[in-house]
Amino acid sequence: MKLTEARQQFISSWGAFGTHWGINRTMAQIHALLLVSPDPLTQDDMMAELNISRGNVNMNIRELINWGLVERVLLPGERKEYFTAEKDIWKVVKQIVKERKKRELEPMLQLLDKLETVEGDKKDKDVKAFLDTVGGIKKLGRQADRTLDTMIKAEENWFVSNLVKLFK
Amino acid sequence: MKLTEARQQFISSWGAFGTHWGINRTMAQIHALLLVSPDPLTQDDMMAELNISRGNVNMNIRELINWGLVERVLLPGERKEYFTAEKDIWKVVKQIVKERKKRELEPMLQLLDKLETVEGDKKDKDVKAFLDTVGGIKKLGRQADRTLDTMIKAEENWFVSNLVKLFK
DNA sequence: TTGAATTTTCAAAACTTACTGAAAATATAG
DNA sequence: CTATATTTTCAGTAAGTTTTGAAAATTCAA
Repeated sequence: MKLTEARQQFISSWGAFGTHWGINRTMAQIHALLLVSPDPLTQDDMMAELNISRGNVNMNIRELINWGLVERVLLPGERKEYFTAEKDIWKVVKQIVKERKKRELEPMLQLLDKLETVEGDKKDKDVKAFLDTVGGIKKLGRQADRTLDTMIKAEENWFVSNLVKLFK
Repeated sequence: MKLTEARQQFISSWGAFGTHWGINRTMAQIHALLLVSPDPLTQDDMMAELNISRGNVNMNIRELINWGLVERVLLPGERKEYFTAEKDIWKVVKQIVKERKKRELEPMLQLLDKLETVEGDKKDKDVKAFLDTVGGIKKLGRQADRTLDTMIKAEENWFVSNLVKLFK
């Protein structure tokens, strides 16, 4: 397989993969393109490579920057802006975990705390089922929250070597 | 807060939460409803509680069954079918992990293996960047695959007590 | 069998999300 | 400044996804 074809397949699969994780296809493709590009790219480069409009590139790049996955790079003597992605996959994963934890897990735990204060007789089976479900999710959610905090601070080597042993 | 309101909030947030994870809103809501329902429900119950059509309930229930999260229950002497969800959250999480691993992670690893066979001079910086990215993702992906296998086999207590200690 | 109850299917409609492209805003070089 | 290059915005449109609802299929009691 030629590089051009392999790159295309990678970009397109990464896009499809993203859609299973609540990430829009184009944003994932731009990220993939930057991951396999040794040098920073301009918006025009991305428009050309992915066949998408300027507005589309612009909005998705901004979103990738918000996620902390892409950076603006200013090349000396160049008028245009360039963009580059973090290449260390372990750092990328940690960054995504950090953001999703903040955006999704933490608000969910807050909601569950509130829902646990529901009024009603704990002998009533509907109340009981509700509290059991909410309580169960909360317990696992808190555990995940703490575990992810530790992971975010960890080094890849630590993860790969220690965790593997534990899980054996 | 009254139970009715708390249940509604739970169901609606669970639906919103699902959409961030590539799961359709209604499917997540049906799942949430079944989680907080002590007894099995019929399709008509769900239509009434969630204000959705029969076809919609039917298709999403089938999908939840495919995911292994919901079961058909036949009550003796009843013509209608009833449905119930697994209530143990740890089991639910393991089941979801198992399915997503099979549906997403494994095919992705296969693709990466194929992409690594790309032709070309490894001194070429484009080839190198491509191989580095693909190799890096593969390494972490394989690690995740093994770790998740172990998790799927684990008991919740094991997870909660042992893993916490490790991560301290 | 028959027919009433129930479930399943799927084309069309409704809804949601993503994308385009041109205009407005901003930045920079001369 | 002024002119030009570049980036940003966003209303309108396109594309994609979900939902409806009624017809077809299935199930089952009598």
